[in-house]
Amino acid sequence: MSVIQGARERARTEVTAAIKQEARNQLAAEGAARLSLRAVARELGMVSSALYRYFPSRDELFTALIIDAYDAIGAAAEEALAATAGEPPADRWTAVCRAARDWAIAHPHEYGLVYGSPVPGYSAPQDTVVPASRVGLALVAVVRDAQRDGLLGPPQGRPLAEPVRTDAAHLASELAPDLPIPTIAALVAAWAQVFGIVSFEVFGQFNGVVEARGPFFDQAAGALGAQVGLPTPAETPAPER
Amino acid sequence: MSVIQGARERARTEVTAAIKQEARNQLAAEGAARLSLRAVARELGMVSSALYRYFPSRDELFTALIIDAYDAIGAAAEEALAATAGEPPADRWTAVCRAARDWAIAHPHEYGLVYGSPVPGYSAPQDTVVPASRVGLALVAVVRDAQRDGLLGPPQGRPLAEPVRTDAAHLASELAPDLPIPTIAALVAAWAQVFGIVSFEVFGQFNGVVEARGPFFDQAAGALGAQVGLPTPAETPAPER
DNA sequence: CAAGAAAGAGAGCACTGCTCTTGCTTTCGC
DNA sequence: GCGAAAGCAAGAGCAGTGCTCTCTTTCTTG
Repeated sequence: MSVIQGARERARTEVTAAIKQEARNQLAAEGAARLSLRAVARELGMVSSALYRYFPSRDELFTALIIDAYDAIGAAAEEALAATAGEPPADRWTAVCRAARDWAIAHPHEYGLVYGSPVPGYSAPQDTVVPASRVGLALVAVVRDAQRDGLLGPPQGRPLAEPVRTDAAHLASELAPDLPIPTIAALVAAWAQVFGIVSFEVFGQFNGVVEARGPFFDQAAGALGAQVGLPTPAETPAPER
Repeated sequence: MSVIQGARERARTEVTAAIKQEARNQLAAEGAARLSLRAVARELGMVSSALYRYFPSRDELFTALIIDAYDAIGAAAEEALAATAGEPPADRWTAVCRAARDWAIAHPHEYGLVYGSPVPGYSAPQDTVVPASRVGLALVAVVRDAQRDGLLGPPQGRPLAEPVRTDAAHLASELAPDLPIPTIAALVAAWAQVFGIVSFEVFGQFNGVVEARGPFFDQAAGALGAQVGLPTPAETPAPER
């Protein structure tokens, strides 16, 4: 990837970015279903057919937006991870969860693009799997750091059923050989559960049910951290608060 | 609602049902985004404008499908609730969760309609709130029955933050005055978390991560039940009396 | 039985995603 | 430096969409 590039190539990346940005605007304003290539082109002062030089189809544009959204929410989580280095693991866990949730609240339609029902025919190609895992990996990092510092307890819950253990062992060997298998299983469950709460909040399922959504989320995220084995602040040997 | 009705009215309900059924077929085949009123009409041998006698707009058709989907998944949950009456609460909890999850796996696009990103502009009108709550109420019923039978323990987790307690108290007075406030809060969280796992499974987030999805789900659902305060089978006291 | 309501048919509008052809501009091999 | 090749934008056009309007047919009801 050369930093310097010809005028043509530079223009291309700029136009590509402009298209995506305008698409994001329309996404936020109208929702994914009403996002129109022609409207994007119109807003950019170009003709609709010209847009196909940059994205071969509407679904490809969506895919690009999906990857960007995964990267954005993943970056938010990683930022919280880095910003809390050295703090008690339970606090870090909550901070990472909270960062993902705050991003989702701020970008509901983009969030829906990635964690809602898959919109295009059935895309989600291979390009999305790495960005899609960033939030999960940030959560893993919190737990690994806790383990490294001797602050990780056993996860709550009953002993693992055999097939679950097999899956978790497979995962462990791939991304965290230093963590106990039951911890990995609990981590995956907690990962999905965090997004369950975020999705309910973003998609309106909590309307009329939960009003204090921030505190509710923090409470639930904290409980999930405890479930994974992170010591609650009270039992953390470190000072603080 | 009169049971007997004129031929015209009967035809109307039949055509309405046929339209929804064909729409569901297309939904399953092509996804919500590609569902076309004209294609539905074509398949039914009618002209597209005639369809507007039954649904004033595409979004209204969607709303009808959404309500039906909420009712279907709610009915599945309630059926599991009734079928397990008398069994240990933890088993009932898992059964209800599992029923909702199995329905979702069997009807992924309909599930996406209700628990994915809201598709139409921003509908989800008042008509949907009662059907939408059926699964949640089935979970509440499991816990209430456990409480009635003296089988409900305290929920796991830290003491409730004040705003969370306020919300939970409000909810309790509405739908389960006999349950402790912390239990209600844990219940709401567990409710959202169950759907987090279901959504991840249905929407493909577990691809390449979790393979044994049934056992994984049962394990996670069981853990959530324990979190709410349902005794795990081991600690269930023999049916007293 | 006749007046009224309800239902279907068809044409048409504005819009969509996408393709193809036509010119123009930038890049690159010689 | 120049001609060929590639990249780019524009315009017309196609098939399809949601939705409206008008007109005709069918059923319900006083």
